Amino acid sequence: MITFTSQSYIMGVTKRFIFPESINQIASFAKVFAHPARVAILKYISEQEGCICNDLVDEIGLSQATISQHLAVIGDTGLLKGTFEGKKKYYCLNIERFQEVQLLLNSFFNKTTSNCC
Amino acid sequence: MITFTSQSYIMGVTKRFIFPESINQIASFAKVFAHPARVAILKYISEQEGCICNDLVDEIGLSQATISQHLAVIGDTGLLKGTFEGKKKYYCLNIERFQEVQLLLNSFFNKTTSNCC
DNA sequence: TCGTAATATTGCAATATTACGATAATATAT
DNA sequence: ATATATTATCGTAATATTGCAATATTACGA
Repeated sequence: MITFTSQSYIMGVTKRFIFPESINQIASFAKVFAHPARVAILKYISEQEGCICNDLVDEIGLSQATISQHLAVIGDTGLLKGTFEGKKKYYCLNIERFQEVQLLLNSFFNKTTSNCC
Repeated sequence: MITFTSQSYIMGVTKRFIFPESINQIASFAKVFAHPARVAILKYISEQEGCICNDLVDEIGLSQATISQHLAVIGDTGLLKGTFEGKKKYYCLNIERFQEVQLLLNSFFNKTTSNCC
C-alpha cells in the first residue's frame, strides 16, 4: 500500500501503481511502438533475410549509440533475439513474443470497440 | 529540407523528419496507448452505456487537470467524440476512427511478423 | 445577478526520453 | 601484440511528458 503525504509527493511521474497490471502491460507494450526509430528498426529487421545488426545505423541515420539504446528498449520487452557471429550481432524478431504482444493489444482494441456506446 | 550544423544541433528531440510519414503515423497512434491513464480512460469510456465525463476523475484517481490533459491527447488523434449537455460533456469513442487506427497498427504488425527470418 | 458545477487552460515542478560523443569491451585479422 | 571492427555503456545536454494547484470559462439554477 503506497500513500503520499503532501511532503513526499513526487510530480511528473507516471503513477503506475494506481492501475491494474493488465492496463500497465498494454501501455508498456504500446510504448515500444511509440517512437518512429523503433518502428523503423522493427520494420527493417523483419525485412532482411539474414537479419541485421549495425546497418541500422546507416539505414536509419541515427548514431550507433542511439540505435543501440532503441534496440535495448525493444529487447527489454522480449521482442528480439540476438546472436553473435564473430564481431557481428545478428538481430532477429522473437516472433512468438511479437505475436503474443499483438494478440494482447488486439484483445484490448476489440473489447474497447465492442463495448462502446 | 532541414539540415543541422554542428552548432545548431539540438539534442533530445525525436528526429521525426528522417522517417517516412507512414512510420511516424504508427508511432503517433501507439503513443496514445503508451500511458496507463489513457488506456484506462479508453477502457472506461467504452464500458459505460451513456458514455461518461468527469467520473473518470473519481474512477481513476488522478486530478481533474490531469484527466483533462489525457483526454486532449486521445482526442487529438480523433479517437473521441464529445457532446455537451448542459454543464456536462459526454465522451464517447469515435469507433470509425478507432477501427482505422487498429487496422493500421495491425497491418504493420502483420507485415512485420510475416517477413521475418 | 450570483453562486455552483463541470471542464479547460496555465504555470510550474519533477521525472522520463531522446540523442550524441567518448569510452569500454569483445572478437577478428595482420 | 596491435590494429580494426562491432556493439554496449556512461555521461551529458536538451526537450518531452506527467501531474497538480490555481485560475479561467461556460452553463445552469435559485
